[in-house]
Amino acid sequence: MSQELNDQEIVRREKLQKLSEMGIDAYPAAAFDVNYNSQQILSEYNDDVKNFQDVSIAGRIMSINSKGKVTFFKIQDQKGKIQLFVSIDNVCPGEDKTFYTSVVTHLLDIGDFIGVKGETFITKTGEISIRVKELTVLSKALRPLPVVKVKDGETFDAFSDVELRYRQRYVDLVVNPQVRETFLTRSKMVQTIRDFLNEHGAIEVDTPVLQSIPGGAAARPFETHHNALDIPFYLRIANELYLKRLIVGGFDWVYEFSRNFRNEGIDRTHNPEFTVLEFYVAYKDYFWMMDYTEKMMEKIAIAIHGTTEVPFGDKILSFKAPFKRIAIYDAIKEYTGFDVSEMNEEQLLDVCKQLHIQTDKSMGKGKLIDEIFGGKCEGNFIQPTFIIDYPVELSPLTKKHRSKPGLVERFELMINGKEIANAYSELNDPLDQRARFEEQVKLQERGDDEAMFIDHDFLRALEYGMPPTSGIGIGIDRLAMLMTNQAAIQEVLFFPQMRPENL
RNA sequence: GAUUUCGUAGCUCAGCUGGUAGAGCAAUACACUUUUAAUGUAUGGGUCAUGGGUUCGAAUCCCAUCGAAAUCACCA
Repeated sequence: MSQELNDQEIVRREKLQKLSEMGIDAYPAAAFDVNYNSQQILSEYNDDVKNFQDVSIAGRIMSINSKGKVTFFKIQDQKGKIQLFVSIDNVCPGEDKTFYTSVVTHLLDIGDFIGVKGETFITKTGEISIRVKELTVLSKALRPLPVVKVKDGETFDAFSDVELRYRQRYVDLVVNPQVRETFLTRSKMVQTIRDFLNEHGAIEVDTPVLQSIPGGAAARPFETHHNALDIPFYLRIANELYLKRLIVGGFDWVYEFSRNFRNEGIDRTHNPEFTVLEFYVAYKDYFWMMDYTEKMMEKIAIAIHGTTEVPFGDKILSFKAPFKRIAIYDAIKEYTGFDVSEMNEEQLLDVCKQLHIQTDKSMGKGKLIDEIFGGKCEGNFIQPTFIIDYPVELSPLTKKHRSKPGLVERFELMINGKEIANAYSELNDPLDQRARFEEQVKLQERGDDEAMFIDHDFLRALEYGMPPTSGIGIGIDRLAMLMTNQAAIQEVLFFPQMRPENL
């Protein structure tokens, strides 16, 4: 960071110096006791009763409007903004008026934190305000805050540069209330999910982020190195295999909000680290999981929007259960006209060619079907839809379908044309699992750099016996985007990953 | 990783076909004891992302680099 200060930064440092010369500590250590927040006062003040006559409140100065011997401040606390009325005689009742003429009118800036004590009243123009009797400087801001003004719902001089907003999220949160709202909604969503799971007896657990064998998903991992052990570690791409080990260990229902890391491109729907809720329930199958998932989704929508109908862009997404269910082969048939259910690799390659889907040598049968679905079908499922019964080649951790040969008991939940969740009846046959891993090794040898590694300890766990289990992974960031009507994942992550800034 | 667009004062933006920069807000000073995008008067503030090049002269044209966004590719 350049050490050169601009005029406003210099002025603020000078003000800090003046405060100090007056014996005022701009960064006092003592606690400032607050008895109400802005929202309580604004919603509960009654001018007939004259309540809130002994208010102590603190916040950040968002605007200053000096009228001479009277100055209006708007301060912002966690709940909103409230106006302060500071008059020279109220704040300096004696002969000495210097506190008002120096501190109040010259040394305070937008961005500073202050605490005040006073009484609530209504100004001539009808705004509930606090008549300040005592004002304490709590923290001096040395950088100017962007000043966003709003009149009649129209915003002026919005702090809107996305690069600045993401890099300096703290500023974004201070001046853009809608950004704060988005993150509060995300938090509420996570809380709703956690409550829902806890109510049903699920146990929240933590599993390793540093793994020597990255498993549970098809993705390129980040690699790191442990110095003392002198071995490579990978940042987890999924926590699936660990949660299943816990099912083996006798926990019947476990969940984890898992921060996953994948070494892939960054765009408006991808961040290198992202959050997936995974949970596994013993003695259940994927039908049960579909029922449970749609109930959970319905609950989230209602908790946030008060209804199952959720606005997203120019669409309305209906989270009213039950959701539509369609087999992947039927979906492909519907949107491409091809029945790929009986096709071999060669025939699938031909279909891809006809549909102008790019292929390469590393792609096996499962991958080709996935490409066709991803390229031609996925985007059509706007309303929440379960795509079910995937080909076995695509799903190395999934139990074979009870009645449909070549398929597995798996579903993906599609919303707004994107995959939001992925779930299955978990494969618990250790011999079958070993064979599936070996298939993955063959794919690796063909050049598929996302094929899974064999996790021998996981196989050992399965050999001790895992009850029939259903598990799911739900993309929390993507779900948050849907619930907050945001088109970019960066808008639902406090600190989205960016190239380092040259400071 | 590819293509396109963008980067001008603390913030939001003007700056047409090249003639060394403007506005609003913010800041500074003064006035004003109920303002509300407060107002009025005056003032200061920018190596125009960075480095090269073309030119008598570059914010403007060309090249490279750095950052961002959109569309692809990869994926959740």
